[in-house]
Amino acid sequence: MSVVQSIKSAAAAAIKALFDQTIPAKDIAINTTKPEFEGEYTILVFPFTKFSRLKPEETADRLGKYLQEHNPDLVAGYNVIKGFLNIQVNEQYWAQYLQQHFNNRNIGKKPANGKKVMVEYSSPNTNKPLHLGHLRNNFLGYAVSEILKANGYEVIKANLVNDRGIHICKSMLAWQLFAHGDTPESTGIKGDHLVGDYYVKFESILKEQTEPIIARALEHDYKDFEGADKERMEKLVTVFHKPEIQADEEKLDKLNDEIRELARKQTEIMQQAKIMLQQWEAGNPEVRALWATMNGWVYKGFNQTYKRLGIDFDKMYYESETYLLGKDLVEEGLAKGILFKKEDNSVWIDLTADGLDEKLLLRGDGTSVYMTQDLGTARLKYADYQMDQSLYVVADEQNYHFKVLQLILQKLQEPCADGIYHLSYGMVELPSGRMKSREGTVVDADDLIDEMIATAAEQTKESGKLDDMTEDAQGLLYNMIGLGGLKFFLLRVDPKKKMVFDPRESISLQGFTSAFVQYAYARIKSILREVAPDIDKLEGYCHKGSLTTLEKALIVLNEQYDNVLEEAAKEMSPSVIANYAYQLAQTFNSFYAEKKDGIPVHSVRQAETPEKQKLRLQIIKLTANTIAKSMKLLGIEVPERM
RNA sequence: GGACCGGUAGCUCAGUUGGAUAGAGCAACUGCCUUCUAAGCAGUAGGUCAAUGGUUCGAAUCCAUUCCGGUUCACCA
Repeated sequence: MSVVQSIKSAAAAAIKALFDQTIPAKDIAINTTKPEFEGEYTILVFPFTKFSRLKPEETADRLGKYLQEHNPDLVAGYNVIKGFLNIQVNEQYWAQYLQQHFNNRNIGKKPANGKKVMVEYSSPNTNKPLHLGHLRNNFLGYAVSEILKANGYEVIKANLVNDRGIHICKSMLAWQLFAHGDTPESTGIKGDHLVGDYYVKFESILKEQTEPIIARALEHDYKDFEGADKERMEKLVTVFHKPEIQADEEKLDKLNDEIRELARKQTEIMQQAKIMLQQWEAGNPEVRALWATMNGWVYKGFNQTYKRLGIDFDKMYYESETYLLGKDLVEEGLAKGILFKKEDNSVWIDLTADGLDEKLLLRGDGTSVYMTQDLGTARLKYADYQMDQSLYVVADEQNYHFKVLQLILQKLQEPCADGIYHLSYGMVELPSGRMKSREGTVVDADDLIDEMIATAAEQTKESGKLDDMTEDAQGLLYNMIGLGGLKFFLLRVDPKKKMVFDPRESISLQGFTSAFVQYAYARIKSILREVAPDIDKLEGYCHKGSLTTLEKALIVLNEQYDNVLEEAAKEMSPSVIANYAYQLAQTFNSFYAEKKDGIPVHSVRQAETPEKQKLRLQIIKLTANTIAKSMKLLGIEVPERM
């Protein structure tokens, strides 16, 4: 039981005895004590004054006295300031905690709880390499998985690869037209980047072909259009030429987008891409062969990147194998009368009663849409694993989609419905605003990783501390620091919030960074190497006597790891862990550096007494363990030296 | 227009089951390397917690209204 829990239940018992009131221990409000006051934890007594019929100070005083008398092992003293009862935990309590846990490798690890969770994350498209946005997704998915595992869940990490569709055909077509048979091997370009280059090529041709069509249409020449598209374009152009629209910038932008979208559809290259998609769907052997080849290049590239990132999956799903699923569900829904058909044979669900819109599930021609696929995939996943919860790590622009997805599954009474949880995270923006591929501001993941590692290498060399290290060891260290920096930077922010990625700040190794935490760890390891403690002797040691403020502060923080781990799982937020690890490292650094009259207060090597040395060895060993554990949850390694 | 999310120091972020004088990092300024790693430590300065009203012994936190920003409401994925 944690200290906080112990204090709460002791307080609940005290309240029962003193005021004859029954309060559940968990409802007692307790905070960490502000540093300027004596004590470690503070009970808020305001809520008790209702039934104590005493002033807050008086209530706190009685409660404090009772706790001290009846729980001397836990509460050694107290002080009261207004309605705040500051509890001074018995130092023996801390000493015992330290003795029991300082060498415990499984600290914080919860026993299996029998619950199974799938975490779907990464889920890339195969027409482009990974970028900064994917990195936040990947790190989040991985870290949340690790956090859930540490909390006793069985976790299945899943990746649903979007390997088919019009976007892949675009890359394929452009490759066919312009590559002259180039391959990753022949060009030396990483496969995912090569395929991405041809996607970009397609888009530039598309733009070239779109411009004249738009120009003609705006001059009322509609020869590029037919049927419904022609009618629509005529309407759009008429509106476009209205003076009041010309004056309204926002409406004009929107209109321009619509006109462009419609014009793009008419281009020759787009028509070719569509034909290719139809051929793919019909199973045309040549198209399928090219598709398989190019996706193969991409997977090789992705796997390289995943490996560098230290990210893995237990189960791969491919959209080419799942995109036809969901139609069965639609049929069943129709039979049950939950879905309905319109005149054109398209299938819909009416969600207006839930405050949402009508949602299309099958087109008039019987082909499925994104939502239909996701319905089918949700069922497939559940058939595969029967998990209690199914997390989707997907950006918050799809909040509406997942709300609808869950609602539809619930209406269809699918057993997987209630376990669905959209782990929605905010977009990563640059100081200049959103990343836009059209403006070429997308930050490539591989480039970014290279840059981070290069910066780590440069700064390490500058310090000159590790010149005696082998080159291999140095390389590993640069990776640890560079990648750690990237991961920490993206994970330290609450996932729900959008965040700004400032490249300059991200490569920094000072302040609230992984390097800071790693450095604290390396410092501890350095001491442990030098003092070389006899663990057996330490195991048997339980410190008697007083603790300094920072000795105590470190033990108190370490003891909170359990709660922090639970909190991180409850909130599905690795940032809780990142903040904690930083705070722990910061406290250690203060502990390490504090001097009085020019002499270190907490020297381990030259401790005042052998007892103090043992105590401090226990403290720093515990701290190193906790730091390593915390960082591991974030997918970050810690170095022996740096 | 409807729905959802956000607005905390110059910048990036912590802080919400309502609690003490709102905290870090970066940037700026001042100190600290004969003694376990200065990628560090100690300190100074920087705030009408978007605004107004309400609930409360107590509000950055809860409620209402307003302002500002974002996302979404596709027979795209």
